[in-house]
Amino acid sequence: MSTTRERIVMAAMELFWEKGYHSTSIADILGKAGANSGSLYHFFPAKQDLLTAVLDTYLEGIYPMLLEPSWEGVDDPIEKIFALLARYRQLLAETECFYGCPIGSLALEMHEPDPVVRQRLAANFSAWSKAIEECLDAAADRLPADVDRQALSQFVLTTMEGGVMQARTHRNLAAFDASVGQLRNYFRCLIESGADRRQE
Amino acid sequence: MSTTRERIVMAAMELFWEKGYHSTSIADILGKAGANSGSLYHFFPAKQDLLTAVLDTYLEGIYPMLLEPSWEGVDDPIEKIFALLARYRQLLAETECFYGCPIGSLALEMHEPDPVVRQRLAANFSAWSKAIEECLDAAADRLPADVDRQALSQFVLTTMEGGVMQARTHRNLAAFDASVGQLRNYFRCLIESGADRRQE
DNA sequence: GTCTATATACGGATAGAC
DNA sequence: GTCTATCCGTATATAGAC
Repeated sequence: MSTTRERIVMAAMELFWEKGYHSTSIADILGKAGANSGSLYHFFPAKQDLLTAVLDTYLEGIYPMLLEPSWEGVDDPIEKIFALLARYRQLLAETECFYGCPIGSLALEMHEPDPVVRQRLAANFSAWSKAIEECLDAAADRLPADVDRQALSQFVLTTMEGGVMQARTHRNLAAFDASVGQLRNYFRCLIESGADRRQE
Repeated sequence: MSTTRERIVMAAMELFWEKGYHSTSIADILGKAGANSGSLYHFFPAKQDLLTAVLDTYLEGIYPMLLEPSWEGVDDPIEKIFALLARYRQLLAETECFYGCPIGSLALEMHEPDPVVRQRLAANFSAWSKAIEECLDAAADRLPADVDRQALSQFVLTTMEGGVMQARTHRNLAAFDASVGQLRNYFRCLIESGADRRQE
């Protein structure tokens, strides 16, 4: 069972992902949700309010829907980072490089976002990189002491988003794999250099 | 002097950058270009043809408009890479993190691009990372022999795009600077490890 | 809260004279 | 090649009964 409101939000979430915000019409959403115009506007006075609800849903779901499934059976905090990247890869692979990161797509589609929207996009990015930062903190003993773990966590997000963008554009995974591979190499380098210093 | 056609393409280029493709109307373009509907449709049968012309213009301009200005007075090939990234930073800084990479924005805005459009987006990315790859080739003697220079060049593009995306979304440069800083650190690590091997 | 019908504006694109 | 006027579909949003 699900409420009408929930069906509308879920339909909007999928369509914004698939087609983007501007290319998704209210009629599309109503059709997919099996709802009527009156119901939608009862809950959401304007299309943008639906977008904010979708972004709130992504933020609420980041652990149960994204991180926890990615980390099932993975204990090592560094491996959690690459397991998350592997999940994005899998999504790309399953959809012939069509589906990427919904937040990233919306972030670049909305050129002049209302502050209400921009703040929620930013909150999603912050939550994602914060989760990575916690992995890095848990692995701090293997990393050089002077590494900026917040900066590194943002770099991991950068790697994902930049890799996804190129994969979607080229319709193949090469640039995504190349980017993740280089990030892996960087981590190897950081870990070795952390080890070197501890030996000194 | 400029032809009507050129004025239309330039107006479209700026508006697609500023507002995105869908949010730019033909009327916007006509107003900015000081042209009439009849002229525009004389040159471009449909809006999408204007987009392909814009993307072709970006591709043609990549050296004269982007790379050469960024590399003025910079000889070291590794420093050329970071000079290019600095140019994107400057653009963000000058526009309060509003203007990013026009190709990246269009790439994520067009969810189901016509093949004609997608191919041109991909060609722009390829040309950009190819230019980086040539810098890496020129610095090959300082890098480890086993580094995949094509993969690394795509990683540089990933860093730029991912950093720009976060900067625009947060409306501040922190994540861009963090990403470029981590990339710099990675290069340092590669160069040191290249040097190590040569000493062996 | 849900339904149908519809207002209203704006979009891309066209017609046809000059 | 350029001009004005306009067609026509689709978009968001609303009205008002149930």
